[in-house]
Amino acid sequence: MPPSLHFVDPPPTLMPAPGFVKLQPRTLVHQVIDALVAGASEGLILPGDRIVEADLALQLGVSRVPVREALRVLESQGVVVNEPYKGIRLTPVTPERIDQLIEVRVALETTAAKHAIRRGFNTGSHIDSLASLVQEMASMAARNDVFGFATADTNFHRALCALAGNAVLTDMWEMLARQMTIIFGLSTLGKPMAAIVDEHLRLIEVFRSGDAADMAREIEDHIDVQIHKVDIENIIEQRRSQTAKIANSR
Amino acid sequence: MPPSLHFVDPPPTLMPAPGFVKLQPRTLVHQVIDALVAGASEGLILPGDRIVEADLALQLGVSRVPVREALRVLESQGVVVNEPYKGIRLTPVTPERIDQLIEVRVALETTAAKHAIRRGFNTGSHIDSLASLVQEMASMAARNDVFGFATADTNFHRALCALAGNAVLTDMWEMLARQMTIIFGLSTLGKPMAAIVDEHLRLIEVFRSGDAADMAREIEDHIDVQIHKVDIENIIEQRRSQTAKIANSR
DNA sequence: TATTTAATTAAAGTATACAATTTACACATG
DNA sequence: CATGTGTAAATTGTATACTTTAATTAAATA
Repeated sequence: MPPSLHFVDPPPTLMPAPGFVKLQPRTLVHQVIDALVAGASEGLILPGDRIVEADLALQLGVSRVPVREALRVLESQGVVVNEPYKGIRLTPVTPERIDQLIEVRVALETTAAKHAIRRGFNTGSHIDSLASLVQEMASMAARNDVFGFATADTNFHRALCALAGNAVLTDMWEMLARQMTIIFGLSTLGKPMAAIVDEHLRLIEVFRSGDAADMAREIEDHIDVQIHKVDIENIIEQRRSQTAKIANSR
Repeated sequence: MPPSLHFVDPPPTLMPAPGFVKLQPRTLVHQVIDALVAGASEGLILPGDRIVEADLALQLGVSRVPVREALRVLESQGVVVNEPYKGIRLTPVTPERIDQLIEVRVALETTAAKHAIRRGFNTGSHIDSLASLVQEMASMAARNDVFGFATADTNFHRALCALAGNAVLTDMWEMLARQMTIIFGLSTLGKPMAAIVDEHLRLIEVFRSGDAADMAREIEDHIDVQIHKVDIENIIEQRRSQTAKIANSR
């Protein structure tokens, strides 16, 4: 069957919660959001591609309303761009934009680390949980699971941010993470996974040492290196010609 | 007449554009957003207050759809909080949250300033335009216009951010600014306006000098001082009892 | 009386229907 | 042939109607 957009976790049909988790009603809007970023990171929709509400609604089997609301949310988060009455398209990804994303993300993570250190959260169990996340990365690397690796990497940095205990910061970080997930999904990694694992281990060490300035430098180098060198536009162009079959081009 | 929510700029009726400005269709969603944050910063809606879609739609004279979409955007920006099927309320403002907002905003502005300096934008006309914005603040202070002063202050910092030329950063800054506008609108200033003007002048000087580290310190002190001391919860409580007439309480 | 269960109400979530705007293309006009 | 103008199609923006969920109140049972 041809690849198409789909709901990621639970299909539209309800299902009883197993066990005793949070159990917060997941509205269609959220599901649409997830489906869209998932589809985007799978390259099903490419940066710059037009997104037609009605089509998307049809593909997902819902009405236009939740789709619209999802798109509005994604717009305010920078994932898509909208011109009134003209249409919505996946935000074009340029090297400049990647630089900008990285710059802000570094700023946020640095601030987070600094604050975490100030709270004394760079010790004991906190370090351990970070280390275990790196372990997860390593095991993904071992089985050569690129997607799993990327996910683990994201989880590591998310955990680092969480240590700051700043909800505003983490929310903003999530926005950036979403956009970078899309980019990561398209690009191949610029470095071998083993090297990235090592970098993370070093990152933890510096974090434990508690020198905020060092930490800032380390984060900057670390994130910077990962995708900076990738010629994203080339990749997108390739992908576009590959999947030119369905091609809802511009 | 009793105060109520209203569209800020043009009423729902269209009107021909004077001159030859942008002429970008302002959809109802944006108008609703503006009306809401305006109303919130005027204290018409207080942090923690419930917001009922239908009521709001009625007050603004539009249908529920644009209101919903506006609320979704504001939710994703942290201005309101939503629990599915339960309702939306203006995000409660606690001292902790203010601290968090400040922390992130400082991080962003510091990064912006650093980058602006790296671009060599801390000279000549750029400095001049910043200075003129401080001038604007001074004139507002002279006529004791608190709201105008706050607006001018926001414009100054917005301009500073813009010098970095990082769209991602400015977008995020705008989110924070919106939330802080609401808080500023409720609280009285912690310092006399003249003193704040002086601080901005000093800020410009440090910026011109081009020392990024100094700049970071300066920004931190500057923003920190402004509202840190204000007992926001007290103020909200006062306001609430004042306007307990209409009181759509929790 | 206290507690549980059913029924009512209010409000959010969703779907459908209609209006406004843009774009593309054909056609006329110089 | 170039240029402008008008009409039709597609798509977004908005309004109305319906469904589902949550909360409140009333009734019933112990």
